[in-house]
Amino acid sequence: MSIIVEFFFTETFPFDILYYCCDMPQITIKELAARLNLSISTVSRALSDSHEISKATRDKVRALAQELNYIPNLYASGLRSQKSKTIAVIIPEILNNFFALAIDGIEEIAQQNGYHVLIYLTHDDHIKEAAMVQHLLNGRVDGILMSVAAETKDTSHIAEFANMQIPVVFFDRICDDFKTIKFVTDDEHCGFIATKHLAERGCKNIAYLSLSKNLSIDQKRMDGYLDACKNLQLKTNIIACTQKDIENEQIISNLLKTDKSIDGIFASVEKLAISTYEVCNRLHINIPGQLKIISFSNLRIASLLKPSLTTINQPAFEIGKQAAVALFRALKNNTIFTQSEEIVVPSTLIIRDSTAAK
Amino acid sequence: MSIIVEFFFTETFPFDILYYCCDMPQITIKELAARLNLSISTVSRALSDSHEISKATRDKVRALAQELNYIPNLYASGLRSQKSKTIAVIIPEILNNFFALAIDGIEEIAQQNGYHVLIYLTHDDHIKEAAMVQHLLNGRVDGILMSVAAETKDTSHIAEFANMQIPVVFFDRICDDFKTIKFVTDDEHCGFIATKHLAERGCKNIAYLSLSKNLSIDQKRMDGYLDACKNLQLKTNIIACTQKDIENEQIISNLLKTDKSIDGIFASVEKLAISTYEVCNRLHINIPGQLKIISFSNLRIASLLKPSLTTINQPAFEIGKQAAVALFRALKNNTIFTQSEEIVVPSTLIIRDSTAAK
DNA sequence: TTGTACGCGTTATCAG
DNA sequence: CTGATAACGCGTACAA
Repeated sequence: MSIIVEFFFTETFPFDILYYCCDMPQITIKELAARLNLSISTVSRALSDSHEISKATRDKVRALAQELNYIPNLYASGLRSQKSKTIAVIIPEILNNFFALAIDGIEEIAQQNGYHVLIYLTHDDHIKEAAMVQHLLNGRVDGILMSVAAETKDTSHIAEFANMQIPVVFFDRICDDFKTIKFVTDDEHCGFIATKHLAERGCKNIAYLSLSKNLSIDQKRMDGYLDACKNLQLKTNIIACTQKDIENEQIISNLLKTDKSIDGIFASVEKLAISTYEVCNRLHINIPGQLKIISFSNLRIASLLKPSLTTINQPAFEIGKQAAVALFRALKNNTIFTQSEEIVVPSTLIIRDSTAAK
Repeated sequence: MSIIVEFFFTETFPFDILYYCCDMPQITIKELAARLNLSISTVSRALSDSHEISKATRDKVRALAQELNYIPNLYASGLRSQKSKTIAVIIPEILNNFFALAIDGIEEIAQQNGYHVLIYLTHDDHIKEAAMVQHLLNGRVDGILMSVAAETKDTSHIAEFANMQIPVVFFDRICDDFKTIKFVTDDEHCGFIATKHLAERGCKNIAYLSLSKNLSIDQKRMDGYLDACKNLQLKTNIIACTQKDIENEQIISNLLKTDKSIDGIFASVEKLAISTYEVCNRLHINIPGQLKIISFSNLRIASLLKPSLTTINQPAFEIGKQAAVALFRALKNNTIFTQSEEIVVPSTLIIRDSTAAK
């Protein structure tokens, strides 16, 4: 179906290709210098706003650059200055409102700073993550924003960034071993609040759906859950889920079929709440009548679900934005972070029908 | 709150910073050559699998490269070979399941090909889009995947890519003027089907919620709608919406309050369906009793809404993937696309409760 | 099969 | 204030 014209291997060149072939020469600093009868270095300095250039030549150069649509070659300047005007964002997945929102925030700040954004999706695979990190160790990027993969336990690959003087900022799924600035929400506190909320609405047997024991956020949310259960003298029930929706539905289905006394579900991440909804639909379990559900989530349409879902709403856009701001501050000062520091941006409990009292 | 250690401005250097300062030298081809008593070019050739190198030295070089964790400097090779191993994805927004899915597909293919992915979000702003495109005209990327902004009417900025010999693939929101390969779904046909479905479920007065007249997909979906209305002898009612949710809710609210005879809504994009749900909740309009709704959408949880939403489900992941595959084929062959070609990946109608017959 | 030498477009260090 | 010149790391025509 698709038509690809192969320049080098076809015999006949269509007419319009000939047009494209005589493409305009890239406008370089050299070209500008030639046209203005100036030296290359003068032009370079004029464009980089050097103080040691007369206003007259400066304006002349900039005018021509503008006119000819000069764009500096990032590879040349990157090679020379060891700066790439590019940052990398490494995240587990993009089909997740939290990360989509975070990227939105990050991209906005990057644009303001004239930076480019590279995206890498680990799909929670430690091997992939390590490989991606490897490829960024060579001056490819000036800085990194990262949310570690659920699988990642050994974080030695990340430590290399410090050696390479590349600043790293973690957000959401952080890595305790690596000393840097980290942006998170108040996971433990919210874990506590969520559990307490379920209890207040009458739940006696609350199950916590966990995504991965390696995950910083999961651990903290779980700690909050455990703490609340202890306080309220409720029994605890931690269910280990996986990365696969189908498996999770099986796990949740088994759980609810086996233990009929479970009257509350605390989903550590959005997709587990959704799987729970699916299972309840299938098993004809009434929410919130028989089972109440609460979840960490950034679902825009939580209020439109049947029933509307009570959520702990994370400030994802804000976290992305702030993490990016911190990174650019470091880049501007030519520094890396050498101290662990957690910035906590609080989440909000939004009570809806999935936890309504009977 | 945040602690940034500034290398150049602080008086005291913590001990661990000193450690970081004496950072290891970047491992370059030169370094490998020195250690192996070989010339730089030999090493270069060995690493690029040249035929004119003995297996012995080839293996020796690769072994050391592996051991020292050599990673080629992309800026140097990019400068030299005018190839960047990087593609750009330009899309209107990321808070949209269609684009998130598409990126997922694109990233997968890019990874398989050893390419990096730059993300640019236009937020449907023509000025921003043109600026981004400008910055990509200088060999920054080897190829481009693009979904044009709703605002974009004048597409001259895009034409420059052809001059620069950079292959471009459009997906979803395409640009008719520019000759290249384009991946879309069967928008017009689905527009027809969706309208017909509403009519079959008893709707007599169907309003079409349009996002932008400039948008290729919107035009086609609308054409399908108009065609179906004509066929079925229904009156037409096209409502121009905007990029802002709040404004859209106002528009829809006014519409439903003013014209009580409207019994069907065809939302051209997901977010307009969601706004309609919000408005119906507020105005206590029963779906599907008083109003039936259908929408183009990639919402994973359409089935969990109250009521579940009838959708035209686009193969977003597949479109992203195929578009990327086509781009890499062009890159591999060192070609650009010079013919317009539309590849249609069909969507699926999924009937749910929001269009149930009374 | 291997080595030498040059250049990609910039920036930075010298002189003038 | 401006100009020549050397690097940055790599690829490749040419020579050996």
